Amino acid sequence: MARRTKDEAEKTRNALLNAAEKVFYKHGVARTSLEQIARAAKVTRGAVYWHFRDKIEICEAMSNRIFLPQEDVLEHLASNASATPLDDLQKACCDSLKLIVTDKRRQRVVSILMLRCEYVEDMAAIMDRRRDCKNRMLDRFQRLFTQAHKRKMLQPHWPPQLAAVSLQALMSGLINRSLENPKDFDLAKMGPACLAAFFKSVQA
Amino acid sequence: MARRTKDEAEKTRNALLNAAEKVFYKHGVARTSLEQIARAAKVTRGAVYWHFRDKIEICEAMSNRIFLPQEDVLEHLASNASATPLDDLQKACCDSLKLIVTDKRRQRVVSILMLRCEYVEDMAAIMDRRRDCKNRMLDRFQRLFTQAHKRKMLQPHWPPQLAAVSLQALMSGLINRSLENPKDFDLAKMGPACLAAFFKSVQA
DNA sequence: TTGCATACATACAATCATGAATGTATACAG
DNA sequence: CTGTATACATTCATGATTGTATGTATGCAA
Repeated sequence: MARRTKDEAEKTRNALLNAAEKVFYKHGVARTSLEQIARAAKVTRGAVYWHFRDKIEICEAMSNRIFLPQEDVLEHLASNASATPLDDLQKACCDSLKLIVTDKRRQRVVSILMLRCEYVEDMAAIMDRRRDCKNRMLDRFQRLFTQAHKRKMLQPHWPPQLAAVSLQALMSGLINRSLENPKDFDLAKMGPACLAAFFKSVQA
Repeated sequence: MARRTKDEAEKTRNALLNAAEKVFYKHGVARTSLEQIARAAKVTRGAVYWHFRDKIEICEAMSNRIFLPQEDVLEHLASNASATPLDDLQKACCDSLKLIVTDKRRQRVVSILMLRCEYVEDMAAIMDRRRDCKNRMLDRFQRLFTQAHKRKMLQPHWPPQLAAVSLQALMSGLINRSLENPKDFDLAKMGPACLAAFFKSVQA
């Protein structure tokens, strides 16, 4: 029990976050004690309190390790003003869904944030971050649909705002359903299929 | 104090459930103690334990007071095999959204179930019920879309299953967003608008 | 080599929350 | 009119969790 090098400290920090993911996933955020996290990481609560102020900070760090990449996908998508905004958007959405299917860590964390977390009081901060993330996503969507609209690529009964809101709701609903029904809902198949049908309906 | 009449007992039971709604909404399910619920209902924990075995039973009773009506809407919809299945479906979905907007109790409870509840361990039973409910809803949707499909009322790129899954995801996503962003998302307007556009896209 | 900051482990006090046990007054059946 | 089940209130024992305080060994800088 002695001071470790900075690298090792970073390793224990990561071990703690990995442990938190597992325990949060199994028992939910509210019901896991810091002791459980510490044990799962093979350290004591001392280490936990050294690296994090409290459970919320762990939760934030855990979600920060994950959510930004997803946001990055959308940034990347919005950066290049392409001639085929709808195709780009569809592809980006599909990729985003695929990431959740293939990346087990992301899947666990998203599942924690959607089904194993209570957004109340101090935890509301985490929700704020999710909300911001979603809003920025929605903005990107809307901008792209507006581009498409200007180029007469959108069906007239799909104003850009409606399309953006619907797409986001569709995505979030699909993810939600796949996390609620991991056994009998195949997001890898249904997700892209639904998106394809949606985009086919949307474009002129 | 003393034994109350059966009517009064029923009243305290309802008072407990009302109190549970409020406290769950404010503090989340996991972090509210039975004492808090009792205090909010102006009784003691004795009354709580008399009417319910534990917190989960309270939660179940609370959700049972609410969710079945919504399901009823859909049952009602499916009962009459109409000549306009898509219009019926759209109307039923709109009505369902409107109920969440107008009925504050339903809104609170749904908000608790979606954002203030951790579906883990013993609470998984509540999730099972939600899942069943959603699956039955999906079945109804799919049956109606199949009817529409047989009558050539569906666009060819919308197979009934895809349409059903998408509609359910859309609904759930819209509700979710309105509960996450109660301030700057107007479900009463956006919900019907999105549904209208969706149904216009789906039908031939 | 000393000394300090680091990276934890350990110990402690205080605070709930739970479930069960027990008390109690009264509505109602007979 | 009496006894019993009811509808709670009160009390108690126990355990769990938290934050903090303190201990401690060591990496590293000077």
